[in-house]
Amino acid sequence: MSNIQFKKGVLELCVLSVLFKRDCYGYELVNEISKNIEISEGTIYPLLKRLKEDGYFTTYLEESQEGPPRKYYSLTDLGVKTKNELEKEWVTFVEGVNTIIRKGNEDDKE
Amino acid sequence: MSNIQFKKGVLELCVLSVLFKRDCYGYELVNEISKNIEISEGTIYPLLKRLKEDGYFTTYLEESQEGPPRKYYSLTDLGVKTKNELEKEWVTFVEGVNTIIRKGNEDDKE
DNA sequence: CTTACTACCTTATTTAACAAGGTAGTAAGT
DNA sequence: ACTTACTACCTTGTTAAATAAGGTAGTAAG
Repeated sequence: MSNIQFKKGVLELCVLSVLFKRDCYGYELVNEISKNIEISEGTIYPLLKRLKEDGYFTTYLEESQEGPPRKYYSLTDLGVKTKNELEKEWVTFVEGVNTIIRKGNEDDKE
Repeated sequence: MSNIQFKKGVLELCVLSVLFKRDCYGYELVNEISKNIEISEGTIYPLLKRLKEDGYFTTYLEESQEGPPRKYYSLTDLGVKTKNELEKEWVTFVEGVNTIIRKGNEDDKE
């Protein structure tokens, strides 16, 4: 039950993790996350919309001297809680996959 | 480019990894992989079909005393090569995600 | 007044994973 | 002989994440 979506839902955790450190605007999130894994704007904006609808963060606008106003995202308590849960599930999932990869299952009895 | 499919394509790596250790039949693969991550038959059989079409393994039938004949899957050279590549990409991907989670990106001057 | 960059967003497509079904073999109970 | 249970195979239709490819609009420099 836990991680049906997990194999594809890792970006959700990434977004929540970056926002846990500091508020960011969408375009900034794309650039931050892109440093470590590949994503595109077309992926992030729909995701942000979805996560906001789910109540994981609030938003506010701020002027910019370099372009149009920026829409900042700020985690709610629910967002923080969800981030922590997802993080645990991620660790469990990675361990599961790594176990399969490493030992290819040599019958741990049970 | 490398791992567009990766977030969802981890099962492919899992199947190849188990088969790297020994030949298995489909139902057996479901049970083996299920020990560590959640999957269902409805996921595995179409995946096996796809991977066979891609030339990652050959198949052969064997009688069973406990039920209908078993269809065993056996990795080809291409399958082994692909398994190794996917494994490397998986490690890179996990490191990328973990970096995002842990430091939330505190400007490593790239 | 065009190019380049920042920054927002949407629509349509692809496809992995899944639920829910079906078929058929063996084996044991009634 | 008939049903149940388990093994073992498979397919169809649905869901939803990620993506590509577009569009809008602000700033700023040539």
